[in-house]
Amino acid sequence: MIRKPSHRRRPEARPEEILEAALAVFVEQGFATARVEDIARRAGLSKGALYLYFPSKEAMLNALVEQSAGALARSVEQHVAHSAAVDPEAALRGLLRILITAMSSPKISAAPRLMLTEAHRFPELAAFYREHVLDVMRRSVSALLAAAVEKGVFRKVDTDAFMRVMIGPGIVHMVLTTIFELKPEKLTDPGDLADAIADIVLYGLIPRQESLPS
Amino acid sequence: MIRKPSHRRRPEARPEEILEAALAVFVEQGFATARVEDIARRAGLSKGALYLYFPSKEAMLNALVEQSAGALARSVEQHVAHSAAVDPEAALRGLLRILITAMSSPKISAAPRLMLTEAHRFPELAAFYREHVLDVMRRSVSALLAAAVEKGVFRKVDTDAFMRVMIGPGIVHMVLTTIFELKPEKLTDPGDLADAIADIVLYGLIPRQESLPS
Amino acid sequence: MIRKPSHRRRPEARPEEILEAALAVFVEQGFATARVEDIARRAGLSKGALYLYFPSKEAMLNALVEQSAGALARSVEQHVAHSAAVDPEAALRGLLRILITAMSSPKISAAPRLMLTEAHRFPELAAFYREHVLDVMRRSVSALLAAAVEKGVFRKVDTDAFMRVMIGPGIVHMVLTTIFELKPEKLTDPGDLADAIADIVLYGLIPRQESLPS
Amino acid sequence: MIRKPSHRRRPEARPEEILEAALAVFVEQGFATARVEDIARRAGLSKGALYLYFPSKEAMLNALVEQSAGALARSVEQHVAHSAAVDPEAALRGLLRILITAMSSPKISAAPRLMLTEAHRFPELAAFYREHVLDVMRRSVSALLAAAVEKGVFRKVDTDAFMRVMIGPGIVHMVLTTIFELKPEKLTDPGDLADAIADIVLYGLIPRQESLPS
DNA sequence: CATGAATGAGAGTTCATTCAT
DNA sequence: CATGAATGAACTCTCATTCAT
Repeated sequence: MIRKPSHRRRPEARPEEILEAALAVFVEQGFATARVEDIARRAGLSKGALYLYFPSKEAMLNALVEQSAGALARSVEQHVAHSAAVDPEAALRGLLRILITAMSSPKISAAPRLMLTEAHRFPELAAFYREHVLDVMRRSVSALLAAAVEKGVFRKVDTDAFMRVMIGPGIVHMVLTTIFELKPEKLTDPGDLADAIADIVLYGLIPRQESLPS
Repeated sequence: MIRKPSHRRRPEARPEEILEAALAVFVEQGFATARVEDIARRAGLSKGALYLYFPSKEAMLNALVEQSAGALARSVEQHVAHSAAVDPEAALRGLLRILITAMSSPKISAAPRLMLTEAHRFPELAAFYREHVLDVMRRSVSALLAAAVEKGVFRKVDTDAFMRVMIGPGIVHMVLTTIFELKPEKLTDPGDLADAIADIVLYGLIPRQESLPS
Repeated sequence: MIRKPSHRRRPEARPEEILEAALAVFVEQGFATARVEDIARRAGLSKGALYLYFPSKEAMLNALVEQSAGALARSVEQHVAHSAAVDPEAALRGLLRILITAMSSPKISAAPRLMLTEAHRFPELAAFYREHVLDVMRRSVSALLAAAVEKGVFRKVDTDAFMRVMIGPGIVHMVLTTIFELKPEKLTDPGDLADAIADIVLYGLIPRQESLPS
Repeated sequence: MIRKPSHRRRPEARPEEILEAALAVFVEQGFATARVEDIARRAGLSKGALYLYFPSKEAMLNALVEQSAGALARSVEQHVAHSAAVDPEAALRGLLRILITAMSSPKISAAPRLMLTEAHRFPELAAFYREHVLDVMRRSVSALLAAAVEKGVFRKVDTDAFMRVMIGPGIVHMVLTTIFELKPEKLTDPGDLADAIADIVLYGLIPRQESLPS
């Protein structure tokens, strides 16, 4: 019946701050294990204050994903749209650079990582992510391939296989470096690593009988 | 939803039954969300009985990973050991088939999936997995590459990039199909998909000028 | 469900408005369940503003009861004082009319209803109510009976039994109609119902061997 | 992660014990204010153990009312069924004795008291109570009146008024004694009080001209 | 005077773990 | 070995109350 609170000022952009804190805590501990109080503390607020902005812990997760989803996908989409028709090879290199670089940044990869671990338990959220991120990605990658094939610059390969080859290295890179802390030996620069991957994908492992002119 | 298996098969193999049940429940619900009672029910035992075999929920997770980890890695290791020196190209194709096929099977991919979602919260377990699975895998993949390069069959590419290209498609395939239910359009057979991926990796996207296999 | 009365009538009569709102909310939800915010909204004020007028939620309850208590009791008191000596039978009829009518009005019966549900948890408030309402009522009813007996108009019956017979029907009427929504079948007019009750109380159920003159 | 419980035996009739405790606590504190832990302590159990028997606090309230409701109503029903046709006057006296006596017993009146305070917030529970208690009561009282009128022993009075006169004194008696601790002055024995009330109701306040029982 | 963001003490509920049987 | 009733710590969410503005 007796309370002795001590109050604080009130910045404007509280929701963003909270989501930022929530993302960090969710990624670190997993949604189920994360305590609302941890998020609050990290956001510099009291537990109860969070509920002025979000009706539940799950709502934070939803808002979080809805907010951060798409940023990466959109950048991929734009990149492909701008470069695929011009120079497919450069487009592919650029795409791999974008992906590997993003996956190398703990901050940017946080949301995808979260989806990786939580999607299964939140089917609606997974559906949202699939629609706004994966499908966008898939379309862009397909478009890149189609454009390149059209121009005769790439061989006509299977789209699903192609997507797995394009997306896979980034995911694995993230898993290895972020979760298992298995860093690359030489190519610690994401750009270099992306280039090395692009080199494999573009030219294959089998040596070419280079232009034997004479 | 309710199981009452009053039949008790193999009373000696209890631990395995329990771990099997635990794996299923953990993968389905995540470690934090999974209830010990669910595992017990699924194993046809009472809650308390589990504690006769494992001292804690976390111990089940450990036992689980320690048990299932390595099976896939060992099979990869053997495959590479047997075939890399003989025919690197076939070895690579086989490796991709093994991985994609494994990732296509919910049962086999269960343990890796579990690590994907839980590794971050259990550093010791992650270390174990890294040592017994990832490192084994990495060594095998490196060995394959080295052998092939040695023979002049593959170009000399960066090992880390190569590993990401080899492992990545399988992981992505698992994520897309299991978590997001995004199935491939045409190549629904894991073997075919693996071949299509191998084709890209081996020969690259850039068409070769010479008469070469598709 | 949402009120935004930016019009501020009678800024001086705030306390009354608040108490009115509080009474409504308390009666509807019960004291414990009622939220201060609901009262504020209903009073067209912010939550914090209430605390400019009342130091606590409980203080509102106290003020409320102290304010509304006695109105009914005083009217009963006056009625009896004016009519008991003149015409006890009419006085009793009038008393029942007052009570049944009051209990039929949700607004007037609100305070008594509130006491009915909350008295037990607020002993001091209950004491206040007993003193200012119940005792007044009891004295009036006793006085009516005494006057009537004195005049030889009523039989000399037990005071406590008499009070229970006089007050009881009103309470039951309120409980049945307000809480359980069990309305009377025929006598839906409070006055008529009061008369029917008075008829029973005055003349009893056993038929009289009517005026056997000659 | 660490627990050090200390366990107990397990009597058979736990649910009943819990409901008994819950009734006591609910009546004392009101449903909203009552703490589950208080119920648990009173039942000699831990908080969590209650949830082995009831899925929620509200479920306890429901079970409680469904269990205790009807006992009194059924006894009233039986009494009337057995005696109304034989001797309506005695039946009415008996009915009042049953009601006043029940209302005088804190244990028996607990459930009705609870409904009095909580019915408004739990409409479904109120409906259940109305159907299983109030309607039964109403039918019995009506039947008594009808039988007596039929035999020419009672005057034909309004049913609703009659019910309010019959039930009212008991309720008021309970409210006055239990909640406000206003005890009767002389007739402290419930039976005597009931008789005095019956006397008023049967013979009325207006003296009879003939030689009649006091 | 008034606002409403903020606090923080709980309350209901869950569940890993234990132990009497 | 097995059971499942019981424990109690921990968690999410609520809300009376306060105070900077």
